[in-house]
Amino acid sequence: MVEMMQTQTLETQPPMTDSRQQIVEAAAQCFMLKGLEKATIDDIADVLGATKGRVYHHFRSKSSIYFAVHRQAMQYCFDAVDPVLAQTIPHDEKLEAMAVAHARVMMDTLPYQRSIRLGVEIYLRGSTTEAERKMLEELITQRNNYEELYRDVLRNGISDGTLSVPDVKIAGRVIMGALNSLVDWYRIRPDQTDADRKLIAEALAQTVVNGMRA
Amino acid sequence: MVEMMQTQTLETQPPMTDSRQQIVEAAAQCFMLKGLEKATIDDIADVLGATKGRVYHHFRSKSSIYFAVHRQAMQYCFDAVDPVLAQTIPHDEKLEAMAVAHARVMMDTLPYQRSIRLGVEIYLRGSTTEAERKMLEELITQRNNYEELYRDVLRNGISDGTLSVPDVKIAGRVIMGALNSLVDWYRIRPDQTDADRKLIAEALAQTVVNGMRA
DNA sequence: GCGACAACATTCTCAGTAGTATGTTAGTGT
DNA sequence: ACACTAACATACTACTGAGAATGTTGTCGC
Repeated sequence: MVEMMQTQTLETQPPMTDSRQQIVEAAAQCFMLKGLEKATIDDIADVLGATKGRVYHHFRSKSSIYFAVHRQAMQYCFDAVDPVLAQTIPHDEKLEAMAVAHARVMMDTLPYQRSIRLGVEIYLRGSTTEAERKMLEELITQRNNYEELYRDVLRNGISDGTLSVPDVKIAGRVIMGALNSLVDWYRIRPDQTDADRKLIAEALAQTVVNGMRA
Repeated sequence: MVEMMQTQTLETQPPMTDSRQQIVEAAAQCFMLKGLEKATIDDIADVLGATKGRVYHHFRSKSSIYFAVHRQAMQYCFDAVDPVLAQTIPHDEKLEAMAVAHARVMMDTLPYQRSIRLGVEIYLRGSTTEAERKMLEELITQRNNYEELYRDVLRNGISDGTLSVPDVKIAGRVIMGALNSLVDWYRIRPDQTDADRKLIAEALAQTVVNGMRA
């Protein structure tokens, strides 16, 4: 039994001022539109109607901006599922509710979520400095913690007979894989209402979780 | 009812000689290891114990190499599911068998499959030449054809009552998302036998398809 | 009203990389 | 033996982008 993972707000290194937040937001936009490598610092500055100087004043390097984006993306995920975790409902229902919440946050914070998909491996190889390695390791740990939340619910559900899967680890992968694939195929359309997103999220969650019910 | 999609071998543009094939193989390796952008032509040449000249003799540009890798990756997928499609078995079993085959090919041709995930969007933006646009469009069409194979089986299964999902399109996304996520988390280990891969493929396929059975 | 510092803008350097131009060599048909 | 070409290697160019160095402006304590 894993002890209650209280999702503390990620608060290492520099404080998130409004200026920094703006840059992170612009960066997420750029990363999504042009890709991690092709998006330049100048691009990010352009979005803000500023120049390189402003960006480099707040961030040491391009990679540190990416890490900030990644961190924010993870935070959004944690914040979305936290209220669901607090509920006391059957584990199969909880799993589905978590899946819905995750799917929703994928759509609602698309630029961030797309950015993190682009860059994880890129920085896994070319992490030069020690600081970068540290950052990456922390983010990977956070991601693992997040996925562990789902595996926990799975194990609990199996224990009390509401859930059933061939392999918990693989079931976790299936959930994450299916839900995260949203960032690949979901496109924001102007004529799309909040209700539309809800439908997508629920259909996705149902399709995934149905197969895991006992 | 979609007419029988006879997966013709992709045979536009230049013939796949042995020399070209070697370069494509080396490129897939490099793309997986260093990422699409960071992998240089020199890197690819190094793997072959050669120089840029050899590569540029056979391929006009870096992007054309990527397209060749992508094309090959798709071909592997088609070749893997084709025999399953030919079988006459219940549609739920067929869907699971297809999923197993797809999962297997993901593991068996990992460098290729990772490469294609990396680059689709990258070349969606920066496609300068008309030839590139054409290539991309063809590959995207092929990918859609491939996914349509799964949706077809889903629809057939729903018709005869062996399968049931809230939404065929989304169910297709779930299948692809869950199976393709293999390229993110599957790592080749030396002590891993063919049987191990089989187990992974079957567990994955079961977990995904179980939820779609009527 | 002045020094000090934060928040930028501007300009420059330097490394890396796609693609090109120009050899070089081994084969092949005649 | 000769012309021609495929299959490379080598040397070079042109460009791009990250990050640093330096300059400018506001603002706040005192």
